Amino acid sequence: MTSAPNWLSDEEQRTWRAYLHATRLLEDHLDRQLQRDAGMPHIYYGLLVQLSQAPRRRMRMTELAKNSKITRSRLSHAVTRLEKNGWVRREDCPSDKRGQLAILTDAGYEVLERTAPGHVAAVRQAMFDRLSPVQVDQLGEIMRVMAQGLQPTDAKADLPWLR
Amino acid sequence: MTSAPNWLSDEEQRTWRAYLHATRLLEDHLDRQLQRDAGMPHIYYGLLVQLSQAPRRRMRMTELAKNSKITRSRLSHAVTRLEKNGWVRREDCPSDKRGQLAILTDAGYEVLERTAPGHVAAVRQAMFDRLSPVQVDQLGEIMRVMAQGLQPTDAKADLPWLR
DNA sequence: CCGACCTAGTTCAACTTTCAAGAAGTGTCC
DNA sequence: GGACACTTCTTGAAAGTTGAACTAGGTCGG
Repeated sequence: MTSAPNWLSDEEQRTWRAYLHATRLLEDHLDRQLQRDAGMPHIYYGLLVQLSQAPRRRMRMTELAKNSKITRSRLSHAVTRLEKNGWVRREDCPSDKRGQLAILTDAGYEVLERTAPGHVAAVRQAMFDRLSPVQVDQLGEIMRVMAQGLQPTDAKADLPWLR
Repeated sequence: MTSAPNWLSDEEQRTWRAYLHATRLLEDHLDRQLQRDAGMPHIYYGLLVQLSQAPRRRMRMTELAKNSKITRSRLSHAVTRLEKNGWVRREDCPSDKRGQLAILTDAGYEVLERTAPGHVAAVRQAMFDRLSPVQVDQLGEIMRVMAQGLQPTDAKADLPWLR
């Protein structure tokens, strides 16, 4: 950061621009699709999906936040809203009195059943139908590399000499 | 959409999940980086970059919105905010009285000069430093395909029989 | 068991985004 | 030139997000 700026090459700029455009367009597209068909934004829908796949359709708030890559604050607001819709309810965690469980209700499950096919179709149409199987593999690998590099690492784990 | 749901395969699900995680983590990361170093979210920063590259550092609102893949409404609010910061100003378009030009001010240009190196470094660190040159090519091609499929097409252009 | 420190979750205020509605200008067709 | 449709941009209210502050409960060393 103290050295001369290491600008992006033209090729890199093109890629970066394409990345920004594609990701923005896709997220907007899915947000609108789900707002229209399921009455919630994409990220809220993702929370219901997570819960539907968890044992007993319930999860600790912090775990749900981590899996969904959002802050606890954001999750807290989101669950409040989903609770008002009757799709999720909260329950005290029996083993840790600080904890809360977010639980998918039957109504929430039904929303998923009803809207999942349309959502999958939208995802397919935007991504998997347009890419070759090889490209899908490449994309998966690339995204895994990037996600790994961005994982909020535990500072202590990285800096053992501070312990 | 009337046929049986065409679920994602396990491989596709893994890819989709990785995509969601990586894109979310990166956008959050850049938002925080720019909020801290430049005092604005990533998308606002992108607007300044666009303007800085336009002839005479100015652009019609609609064009800027299109290039940035955001709605005109969102842009309008954003420019209002950037105007309050003194980084952008508005001017009437001489050739079309409905039009407005968004113009990058000197102060806006200086913010870019000051913060661009750090931002590029963050982008590099998250993406280009972690991917092989081949992967960068692959990513670029994949993102171009996706963006093209999501481009909001002019309905009339697609449905000439309606004219 | 006590104090210091950590973690879980919520809340508040400030900010951003969305959607629908509206003001104002342009283009076209007759 | 006037009706009509369309484009440009803004606005206002509702919804969502952020970051910091806060409450409450857990943990660990002495």
